[in-house]
Amino acid sequence: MSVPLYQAKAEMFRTLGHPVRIRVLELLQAGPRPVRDLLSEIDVEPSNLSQQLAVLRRTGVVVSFRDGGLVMYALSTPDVADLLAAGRRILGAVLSDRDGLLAELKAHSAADQ
Amino acid sequence: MSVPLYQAKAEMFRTLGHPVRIRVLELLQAGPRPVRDLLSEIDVEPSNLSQQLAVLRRTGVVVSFRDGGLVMYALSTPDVADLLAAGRRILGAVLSDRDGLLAELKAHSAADQ
DNA sequence: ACACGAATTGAAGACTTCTGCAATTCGGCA
DNA sequence: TGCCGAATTGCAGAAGTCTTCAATTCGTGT
Repeated sequence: MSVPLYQAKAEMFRTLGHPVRIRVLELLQAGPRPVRDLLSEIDVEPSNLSQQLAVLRRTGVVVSFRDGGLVMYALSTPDVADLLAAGRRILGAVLSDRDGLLAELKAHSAADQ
Repeated sequence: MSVPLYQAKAEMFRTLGHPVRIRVLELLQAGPRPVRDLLSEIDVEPSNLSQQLAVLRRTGVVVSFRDGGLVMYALSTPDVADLLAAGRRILGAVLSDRDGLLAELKAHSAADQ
């Protein structure tokens, strides 16, 4: 297995390694959404959100298109949901006897899908 | 869902966002291995590998223990394998009509499990 | 053509991560 | 006890990421 392939994999995971970007992906699991909506739910500067969306676009995990006066974003593949779900499971396993984040993870896991 | 939980999720993914760390996790999927072995397979300075192992330990995705004269590392939960598999699938989907990395991904996917 | 809101881009400073070197710790064994 | 290899730690410079500001693009509607 070549070094470039490992770098591609690493880049893929690094793309998810930011709270705003995780949040965007979770919101997009429910279907395409305009930037407008993401902005109203995420509490971040518009320019910052745009930067994070650009990171997600560059790696190819989301795509964007225009619909009327709004720009829409969508997951490029539903496989992203599996990745997020696997991340949740590991977080649960890892936190299971550590700090108070676990209770919260459990309490919200259904709503956060 | 609280901000700290998003940060924990992001941290989890960021932990995987490095070629050496990805490589270590893939090697550990086959079972516990001593640092010695990892070093012989990864081509990185010993101190650098130690730093990356420390990152993985801090997040809790791997654990370490001593066995005779060697330090062993192992996955803390088999769920990590799911995460890597999901990453591979997304990479395949994302690269499917881009550059030459796709062919390589396919050619090696069985051996790289 | 013009003005407006929506979204993106560019750039700078603060901050974090990465890498390699030298020094250190730690256990096992003569 | 003293030595040896295995692994880790501390550190400093280089490289990369994050955030915010101001400026810009782009389409829509008048």
